[in-house]
Amino acid sequence: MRVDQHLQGAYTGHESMHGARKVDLSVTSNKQKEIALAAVKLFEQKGYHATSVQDIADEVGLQKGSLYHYIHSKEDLLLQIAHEAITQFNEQLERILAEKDLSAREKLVRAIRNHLTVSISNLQTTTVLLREAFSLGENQHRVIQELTDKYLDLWTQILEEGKARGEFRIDHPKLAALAILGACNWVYRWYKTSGELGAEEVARVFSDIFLDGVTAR
Amino acid sequence: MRVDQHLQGAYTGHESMHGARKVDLSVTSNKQKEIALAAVKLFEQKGYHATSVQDIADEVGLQKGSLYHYIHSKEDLLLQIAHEAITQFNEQLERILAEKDLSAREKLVRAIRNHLTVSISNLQTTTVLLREAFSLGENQHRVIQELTDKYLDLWTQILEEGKARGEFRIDHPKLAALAILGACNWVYRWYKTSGELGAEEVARVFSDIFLDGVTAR
Amino acid sequence: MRVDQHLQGAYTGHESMHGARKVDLSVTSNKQKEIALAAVKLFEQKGYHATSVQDIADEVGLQKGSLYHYIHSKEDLLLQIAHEAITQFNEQLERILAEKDLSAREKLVRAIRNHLTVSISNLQTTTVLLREAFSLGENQHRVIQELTDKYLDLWTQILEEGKARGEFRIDHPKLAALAILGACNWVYRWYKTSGELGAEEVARVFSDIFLDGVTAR
Amino acid sequence: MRVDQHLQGAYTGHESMHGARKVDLSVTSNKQKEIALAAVKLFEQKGYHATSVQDIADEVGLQKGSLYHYIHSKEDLLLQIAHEAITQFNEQLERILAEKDLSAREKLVRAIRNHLTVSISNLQTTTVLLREAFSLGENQHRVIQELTDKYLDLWTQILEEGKARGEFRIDHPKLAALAILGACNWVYRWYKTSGELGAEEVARVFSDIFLDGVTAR
DNA sequence: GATGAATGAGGCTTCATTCAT
DNA sequence: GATGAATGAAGCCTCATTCAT
Repeated sequence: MRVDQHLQGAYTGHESMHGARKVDLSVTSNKQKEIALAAVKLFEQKGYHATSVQDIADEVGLQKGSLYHYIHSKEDLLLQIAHEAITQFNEQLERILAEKDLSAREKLVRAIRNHLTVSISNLQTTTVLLREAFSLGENQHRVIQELTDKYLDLWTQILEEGKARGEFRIDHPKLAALAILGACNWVYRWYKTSGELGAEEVARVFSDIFLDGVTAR
Repeated sequence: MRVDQHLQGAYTGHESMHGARKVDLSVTSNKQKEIALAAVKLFEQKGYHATSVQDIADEVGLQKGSLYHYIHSKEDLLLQIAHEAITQFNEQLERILAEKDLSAREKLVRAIRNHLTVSISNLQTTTVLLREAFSLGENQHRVIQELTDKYLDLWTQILEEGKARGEFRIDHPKLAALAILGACNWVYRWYKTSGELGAEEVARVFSDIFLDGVTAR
Repeated sequence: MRVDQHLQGAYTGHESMHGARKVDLSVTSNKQKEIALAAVKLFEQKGYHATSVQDIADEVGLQKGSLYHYIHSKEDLLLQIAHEAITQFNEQLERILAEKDLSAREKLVRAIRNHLTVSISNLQTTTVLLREAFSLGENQHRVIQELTDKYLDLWTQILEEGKARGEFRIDHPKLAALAILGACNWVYRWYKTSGELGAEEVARVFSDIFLDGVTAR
Repeated sequence: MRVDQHLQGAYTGHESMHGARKVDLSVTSNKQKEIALAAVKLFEQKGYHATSVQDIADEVGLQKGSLYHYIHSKEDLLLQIAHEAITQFNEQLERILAEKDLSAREKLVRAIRNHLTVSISNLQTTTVLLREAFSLGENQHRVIQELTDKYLDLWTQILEEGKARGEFRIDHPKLAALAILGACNWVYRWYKTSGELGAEEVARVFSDIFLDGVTAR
């Protein structure tokens, strides 16, 4: 799904912005990627609002005006970044959900591991998604919100499945999903890449807690 | 603790800014409270950056210039709000930790319940604290960060205590604290006041999950 | 009638832009008048597009940003100017039409004289109205267009009246109105204030031509 | 007459711009014509300033950069259009003036008919000439202005001739010319192609008015 | 002839803050 | 205490034009 299907008249950023006669192959030019990366870096470091278009231009070694060959607007840039990030989360989780012969428990473990792995290996992007998407205008924000809601739904499905199969003993699957997802999403707030903790380790600890709780037996 | 003890030369906002003859009694005038409330409301609704000083002035029925009789700067206003919010969390949790004759398990339950109660009954303020504090300049942000770090420490203490007493079976008390606190902090992202779920209910579900996990036995 | 009644959310420029709690007395502050005059002068000399907000600010000795205490936007400034201009034309012509005991012939003569007098004594404003209004955005332009259409209607009424009374021998009152009004509107294109020709003289010549034609008898 | 005879060093647009080996035969390539047509259409619809070079490129299916193989500058394009338009008016009127054995009255009738016919059948071009030429820079504008002045002279000659021959009873031939030409030039402001009124009809009505006036006898 | 990347100047507007009244 | 005029810096974006490929 392309971002602009949700938007009125926004450029896609996936096709050449000038002429727009080329077929959309979701080809993102190198320069576009470079710009997106620069933006991610800066948005993560300084925040969306504190990052000026000039900053981004400087980072990629272009004139401010030249940036606009590749982006539609600063806001659109943020949208692209957030969209790609949440999409990756969604796609991966869908893949896990689609697997047959997997217990709900196992799905949950994998969901946690997957989320943390993706989250931590793309920490900057995840940070931008979770911290800056709110800076989007209403319409653009809605796009991300919907995808984010869907992500929650997928988690909820796992918990409902576990409940239905008798694997999980929970009253509110959705609330449980919110607890787990909340804990996972919070990671961008404290995880430092430099740290000694790997995503795998965090995932193991989180899984243990969410599956069996903290209580000694 | 006063905010400005962490800052170099910032006005406090707690003492009369003009004349400075009054003793600092942390007296906040009605107007100041009114302004802070307006700011909380607007910061929560539109975000800190999207809220102009004019917006705040309009909300309290003052002219932009008149606001500056009561606040030092827009940023300071945000700092006050965030500071007060995190301080409340800290104070309450300290009170819980200080209670004698309470099992770690019970302390954890209370900590969760307390956090969710405060969080949900001051949803706007909590949102501003958790979502907008990042917009503070470096120095001001550090103030909040330190208090926030301290809050995490308090949670960690509970978990360490539980581990030491053999109540909790955990390898990484801090990581456990981060999981639990993350889940709790995430609440501002999805909780709707209008909803049918009370803070108590959420607290119960969360406690169950964190204490005993999701697995059926 | 106030301009903004036709517009969605445009500031009026007639009331204080800040606070907007004052009653609208169509009070235009001196500064606002000064700015409007400067804009008229510059728009007439260089054209709307070639005039920058900076130019206007320079002309009134204000900083660019300070202008925005008095105007809503550059376009709004143009709208105000054009609106006031066409309104004056309309009001005067309505007054002429309303007079009893006046032959159509006499009304036409007065309409011509009035138009030329107003036009020539406010040559800059008239020029802006007739030459630059097209630079307005669609919505704003429509406002002016409607008033302009109304002005044509008033002229047409005179000619229809003359026809009905047997004073005028014309098949297409509206076409006649367009001819006469066109000739009168064209004046801003060639009239030079410095010239020796007074508005009265031009009016006399025009009246003669339109009433009796050019043919010798 | 070539446009650039009036300009210092401007490219003509009539000769091949690259290589300049070709003789100037006022050869306008198909592409150039296509571009000019696109420009006329857009300038008429949106105005010169609101039309970007990109718009024109889009209209002809070229890249922005490629346009510059055919035009010297956006402004030059406008100049060409306006120049061609006013030249046509001039040439036709000169032809009428040159006819022997024609009364002044008949010349005037033909001048009016000719102007309206040309004007209405090239309504877009005429609109651009009369509405947008002012957007030209000083030097370029002067070129058009001179041709325009000349056009007025031609009209004036008709009226002077009529006066000299006793056909017309007018004091100010030039003023009369301005009245008549003004009315005729105004046509682009109200004429709608879709309308039921043909140029011939308008011409008849206008001629009647200017020759015999509006008064019933 | 065509492309499209790149330029760089300039445009309009917003806004937190100050200060004289 | 209150006002509102003024500031000035900064921000995002547009666009005509050039030029290497």
